Amino acid sequence: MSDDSGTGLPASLEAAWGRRSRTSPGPKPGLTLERIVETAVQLAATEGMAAVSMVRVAKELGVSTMALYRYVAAKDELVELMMDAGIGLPPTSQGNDPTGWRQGLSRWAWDYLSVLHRHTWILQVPITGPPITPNQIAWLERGLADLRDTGLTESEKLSVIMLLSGFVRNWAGLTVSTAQAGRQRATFRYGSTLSKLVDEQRFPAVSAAIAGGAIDDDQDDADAEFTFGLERILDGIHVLMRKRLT
Amino acid sequence: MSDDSGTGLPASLEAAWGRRSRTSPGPKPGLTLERIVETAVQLAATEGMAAVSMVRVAKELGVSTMALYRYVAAKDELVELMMDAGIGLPPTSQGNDPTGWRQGLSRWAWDYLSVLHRHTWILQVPITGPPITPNQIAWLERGLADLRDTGLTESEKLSVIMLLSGFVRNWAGLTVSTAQAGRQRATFRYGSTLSKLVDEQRFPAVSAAIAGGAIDDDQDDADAEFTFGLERILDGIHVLMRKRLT
DNA sequence: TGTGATTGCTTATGCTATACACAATCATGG
DNA sequence: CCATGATTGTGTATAGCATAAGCAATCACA
Repeated sequence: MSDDSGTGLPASLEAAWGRRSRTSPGPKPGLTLERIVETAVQLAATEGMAAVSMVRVAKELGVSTMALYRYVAAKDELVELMMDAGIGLPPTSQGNDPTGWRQGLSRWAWDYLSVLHRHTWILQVPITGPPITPNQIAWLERGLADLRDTGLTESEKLSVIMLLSGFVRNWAGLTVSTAQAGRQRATFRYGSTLSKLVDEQRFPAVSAAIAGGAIDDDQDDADAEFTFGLERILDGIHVLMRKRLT
Repeated sequence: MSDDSGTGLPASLEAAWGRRSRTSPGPKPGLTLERIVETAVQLAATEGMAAVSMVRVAKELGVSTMALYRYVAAKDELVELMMDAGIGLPPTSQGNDPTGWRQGLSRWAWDYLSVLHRHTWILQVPITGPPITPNQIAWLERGLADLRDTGLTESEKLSVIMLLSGFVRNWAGLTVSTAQAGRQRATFRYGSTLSKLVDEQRFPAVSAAIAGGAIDDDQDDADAEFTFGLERILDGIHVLMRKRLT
């Protein structure tokens, strides 16, 4: 379980990249990283991230807790692998290939959002670094590919994808956590709560927003709000590309 | 410690809004919420969020652990109050009042970034809901105020601020965690690590980005990257406003 | 004056991650 | 063919965590 194949990455992560195929002495492993991760993901999906403890995952596998540490150096690594599995490979544009970067990125964003909504537990995992696992890189690949013919610099392309992915994750996190908070305490309604706290004198702009119905309790127009942010970002990118072309 | 003044919020949060001034029997409280939060923030600042446990905070205050629970119903509430204290009031534009929404929002973003860089522990706290504490609302107020004369709907203004705050937080989180990861294992360099893992065949666009120097190991141009994302967003908002005006 | 609410404390419960030592396994070097 | 040493799974142990429950001291108000 030493971590050197030149990458400086933990062994479990290198395994995820398929770079560990050693034949070694000792008993045959009864588990596989894949099976462990799969079980943990299943658990997170059904009972939430809070239920994912090493003890619990091991119990689910019918194995002692410490057995897991033969495959993973720390829980953080397992979580990282869970993330990668949860995100999965980006869907390939099926048939009707989107033409143009804008359609491509828009599709990318909606696909990503869809994944986060399907696996909301992913949003409970704090981001601890730049994308480094295979599936995350695959998503990055698809996003960068959409920008292939745009004339942006490589650095700009990367920044664009980071900007977009940050937006999607952020927005998904906010809506999901708000929805969960609402379910938890039936009485909590953001808009009406805020209106009770906010003083017209001290917070005139926020008061105006409340009065204008901007802070709504129900979330029927959630998709519309997502679209709004997405279109703003795409517009901003469009402006840059026009500047670049002239 | 019952939670009803009509808002449905925990008592400690209502206290933060200054809505609890009861005179009650029983011994005078030896602590104050403020002092507890202050101590916890100090601890987070010097030793990181991981060091903030109820046991530790109590020890720091020279008090039994359970004493804290007379002021806070759960650790989550303390954390929420810590966040509010850490974010603080937004700096008031001093003297040279920014003219125009664009300058205003740009300033807002840089100010917010500055706060997050000063209190990086804030980035370790997952967002659990929409902004509800006084200082968070104050930041929202300042942002909305900058959009006062733009002709956007209230709902759009709010979306804009959410978009912007999400971007800043996201970007700060990524850079800080990357920097910390780099400090942790001296050998870890994102760019070179990625180049070892990424296969030209399978990930051509990512390979091109690496080859193009987009994924750089050092972070000298961090500010430039932040500016890039910020300008893209502001451009996008500008486009919307032009559409709205015509 | 005394009643009941409130504070802070002690103690206890059931979790968590993970360090360590050990027995069983098995590919490989002699 | 056999011994060596690496590797696996296990049981046990430690140090930490949030927080529930009960108890003694305090003090505003009826």
